[in-house]
Amino acid sequence: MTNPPPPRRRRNSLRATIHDVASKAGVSKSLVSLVMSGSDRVSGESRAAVEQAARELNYRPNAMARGLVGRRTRRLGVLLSDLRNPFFGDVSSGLLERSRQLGYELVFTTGDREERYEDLAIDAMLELRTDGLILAAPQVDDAVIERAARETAVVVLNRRVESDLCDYVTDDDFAGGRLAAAHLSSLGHVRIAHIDGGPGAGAATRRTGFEAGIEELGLAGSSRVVRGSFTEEGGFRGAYELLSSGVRPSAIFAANDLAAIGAVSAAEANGLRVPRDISVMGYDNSHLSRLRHLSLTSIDQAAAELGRLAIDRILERIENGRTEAIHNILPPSLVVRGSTAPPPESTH
Amino acid sequence: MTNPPPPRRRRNSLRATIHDVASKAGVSKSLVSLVMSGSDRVSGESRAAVEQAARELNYRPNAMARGLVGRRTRRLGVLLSDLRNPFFGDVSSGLLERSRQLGYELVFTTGDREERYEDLAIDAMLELRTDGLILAAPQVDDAVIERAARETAVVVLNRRVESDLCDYVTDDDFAGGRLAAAHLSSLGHVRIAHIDGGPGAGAATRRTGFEAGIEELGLAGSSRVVRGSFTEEGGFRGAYELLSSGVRPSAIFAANDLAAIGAVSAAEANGLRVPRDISVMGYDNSHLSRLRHLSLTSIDQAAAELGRLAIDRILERIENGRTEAIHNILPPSLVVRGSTAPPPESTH
DNA sequence: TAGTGCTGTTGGAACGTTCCAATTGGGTGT
DNA sequence: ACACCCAATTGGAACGTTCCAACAGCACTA
Repeated sequence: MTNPPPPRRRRNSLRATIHDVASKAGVSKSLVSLVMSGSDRVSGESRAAVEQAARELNYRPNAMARGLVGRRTRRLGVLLSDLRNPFFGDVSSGLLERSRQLGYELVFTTGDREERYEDLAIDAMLELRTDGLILAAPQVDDAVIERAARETAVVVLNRRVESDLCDYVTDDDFAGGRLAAAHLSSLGHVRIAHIDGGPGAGAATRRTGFEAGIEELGLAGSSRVVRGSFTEEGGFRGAYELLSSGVRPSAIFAANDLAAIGAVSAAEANGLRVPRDISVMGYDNSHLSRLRHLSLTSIDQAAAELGRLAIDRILERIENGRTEAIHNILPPSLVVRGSTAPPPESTH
Repeated sequence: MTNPPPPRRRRNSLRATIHDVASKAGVSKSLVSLVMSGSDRVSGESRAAVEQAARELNYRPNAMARGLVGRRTRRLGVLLSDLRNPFFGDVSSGLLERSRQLGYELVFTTGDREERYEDLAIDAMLELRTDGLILAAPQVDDAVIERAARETAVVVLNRRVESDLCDYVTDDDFAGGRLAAAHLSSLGHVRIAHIDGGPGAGAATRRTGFEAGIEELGLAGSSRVVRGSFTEEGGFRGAYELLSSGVRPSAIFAANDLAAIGAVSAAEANGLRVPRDISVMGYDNSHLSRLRHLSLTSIDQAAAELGRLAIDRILERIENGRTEAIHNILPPSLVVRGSTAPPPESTH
């Protein structure tokens, strides 16, 4: 005769579970669950007993267990391409504000500006089963994004994606580029240069918009575009190239604020003062451009609003089951500060 | 006679589970689990069959289920106090680098610079049952941190905490403050001012170090400290106060780089040129200070190294079960750039 | 031939929740 | 006195994994 094996106790940790609370309060675990979820069909005494027991045991619900059985986690994953770029800080504010209003929780990751790490980060979030995924200016291929969009709700921020499985929310980079050209022209500049963002997301559109604006203004002959990047280094190099060439531009539009700062440095290294001798402007209206010492004219792309919209779009997918793609393209606006002025030889 | 109720199918989603893979591959779920975890006691054929089935079904393991049953999630939570401050981008690089080496995954949150949101963010991570929690310059009370440390491994970054339940890793703010005083003095400055970081983490220590250095140098009579904050605004106001007072300092040490930029702005607004008329230095050696246009002398606190150490400390707790508190205090170093120079009346 | 050990595989319990169907018990209406 | 209802409560199944003990073959050995 074999006696039954003793009940196996594995108890993952010393942390109190819903069962512990239940037995301490003298009720069933189901009732504890009801109290925890704030149900209104629980008697006052039961509620009080459960709450006290939970407090005494330091009970903390296990999100994994909850997420396993429930259909929703009310948690969204956010991939930020770069924790160093203040622009994403502004975007995150919008994301956080809106998600708090709507009772969702956000977890952030980053691929640290490297494509393979972004790929891994996306996988990790998919395994975590967040209700949706927000990708802020991701570097990965469209195919990777589309694969993710097949598994969960996906909204891409600050980049256009050729896929009808996900939404994107971005500013109108074309209009922004055009706006920059118009601003510099309106100050009287004729020789206007653009240092582009190279392979960065949105850079091509920004450049195309600039070129279109220049064309409309009839300045195509006197303007030019050089290659740069979304970094200070890119702006510095681009400006250096421009300033050491035969005909100097009197105004430079850089791909973003960081690059604009690089361009300012290059100008000063060439003995030029901004904006007296040369005008420089950036893009993003990040807090960098607002720093008084820099006071950079810039194009504002309403970072926080982009973030808020991204949350709205993803919740439509999650809660209302929308599946057709929506593309939100916000109009950018010009913010004039101290780094742009009429050209020195202006006859204003 | 009651017939048994039909088996209830709830199936949370249309996503393939380990069971689906198992039946498709014609093996048991246990074997699939073994293959997925890379066990070496699986035959080649079984492995191939499982891998193919998984691929065809687009199988992705559910991290919640895994985390529920397993003892470890190999996931760490990180609370960043501010997504806008580039310093935390540098810290994160160190965290990411080291955690990748050691096979841990990081999830970030932020309280968006507000104490109550930080509190909520900490709760959320605790519910997520990450193996540990890294708090980067948190604003919450020591008591909140200690409460968290009672539930999981906690390491605090860039702030000292009076608790023997958690570690902290920070730079030596006292030494940093002293270093700043010494640098400015060595250039010949006598009237040296400090704009402090107000209530910010580490600000008090930094100020005390500065004061001690000034004392040792015998400059206590000619130097002073004014109140500021870790923001550009704080630096601007502090510098304004200093510059509109009777005896102007010839050198200013601001609480961090952001505040230093504010101070530079204020100086320029007063018609002073940096560093010709007045020297200004910051703290953090963030990428802001490296921008050529600013070229700010700063105190480097090895942000990435702080991050790496934080990971090491927390893994000692998690994997080796260490419980006594360890405090890592890194020596800061001076980085001289273009914003500091001998005072105008110097006889050098 | 029977025992031993090894390799590969398996079913089932457990993790901590939520959700559902079922149950209890005290009114209420007739 | 009965059926009926409603509010409060409960046990158990399910979620998708991991882990453990057990087992089926097979090759050796004695």
